[in-house]
Amino acid sequence: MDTENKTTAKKAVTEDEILRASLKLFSEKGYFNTSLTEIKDAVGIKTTSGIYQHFKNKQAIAEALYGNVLDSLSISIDDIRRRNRKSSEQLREIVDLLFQLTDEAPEVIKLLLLLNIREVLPEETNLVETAPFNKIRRVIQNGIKDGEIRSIDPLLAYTYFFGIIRHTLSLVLTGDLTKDAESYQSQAWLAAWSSIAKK
Amino acid sequence: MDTENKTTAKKAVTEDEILRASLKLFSEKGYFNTSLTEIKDAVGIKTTSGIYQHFKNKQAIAEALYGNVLDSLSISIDDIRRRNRKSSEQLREIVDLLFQLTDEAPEVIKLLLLLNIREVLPEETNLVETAPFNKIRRVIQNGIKDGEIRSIDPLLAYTYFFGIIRHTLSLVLTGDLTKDAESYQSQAWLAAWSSIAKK
DNA sequence: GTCTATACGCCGATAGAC
DNA sequence: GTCTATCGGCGTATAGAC
Repeated sequence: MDTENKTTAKKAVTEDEILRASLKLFSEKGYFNTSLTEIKDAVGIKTTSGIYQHFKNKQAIAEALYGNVLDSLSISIDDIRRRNRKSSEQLREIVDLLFQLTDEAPEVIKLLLLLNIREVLPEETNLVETAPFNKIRRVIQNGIKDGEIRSIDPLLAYTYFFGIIRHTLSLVLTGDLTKDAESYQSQAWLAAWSSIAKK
Repeated sequence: MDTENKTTAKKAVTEDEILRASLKLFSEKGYFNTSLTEIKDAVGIKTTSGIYQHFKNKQAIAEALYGNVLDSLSISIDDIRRRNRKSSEQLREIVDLLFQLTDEAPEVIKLLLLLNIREVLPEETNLVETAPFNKIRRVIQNGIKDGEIRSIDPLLAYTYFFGIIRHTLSLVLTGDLTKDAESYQSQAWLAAWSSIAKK
């Protein structure tokens, strides 16, 4: 409405443009192979100094991107858990989501799976302590309690299940698997679920 | 014996020292977070220019390291295939080797699993085209022919089997799984093998 | 209150002195 | 064959233009 709101809105847009351009560049060439000069050119700012208006430094851009991915994943998982009762259905929909994103927004999944986050953000907490992971762990724990998943350490069930899913998506993203993610989805789901399901 | 041999020997030793120090630093802090200055200090050379006597540039160090790992892996797999007939035994020994290396030489496995090779060496061929991978694919193909492994695309069998193995080792190396690799080996083997074995 | 101009220190890399 | 000097480019920081 007033000047302050307009300014805030403008700033948010530029911030978003920087994030968009960075996500694209980071997922294409990697964090360390992307310079602030390239980001600035992609956004259409004159000098790299303009970026510091919106982000403390280059790391802060990666932090924001990674945080956004984890957040939106966390929200999607909440939604999935709300709409489905059985653990098998919940895991199945989480897999659906990851395969769909791999085809429709590969940059996001590249950031999540291929970027070695510890190298970029040495301070970042372990994956096991993030919100989306804890939610998945709860899904698995419920599956064990309900007798759908065999009685093993939930962390190991997570390791096996998402080992198969992750590896499939990684090989799609690197081009080692040549078709689109969707082509491999049903088989990968079956293999992953079988590795933890009560037979 | 003569001066030339002495010089060659001396040079080879220094090359090895550079590789050793680089492997340690790369696996601890990552390739891009390691400067030639740190490598030079670790080796005990006076200036970074000395490194260029042995390697064309920083990338060449990573290439040599990566190539060495793939080569020694390839040789080990040859040996394993010679000593075992059944695919299940061969895969079982390959898994043994990887878990053992994770505990005894984690830097090597970190380089293999955690380093995003495409970011460091954009020219590097896909994993699927490397020698050790092709040998593993042959092991799997034989397992299908012999009826030990169910009839699926060998590349998918590889994806599922090593998805579980890789994820287990990755989580050990990042500290998400807190015990040593050996503790998880027999369970991980069973889960991985079950995902591709003929039931 | 945004963007610009400019400078600093570190990096990887090169050329040449001895 | 090793070290000195030096290069351009990077991420970063700040002071000032509008």
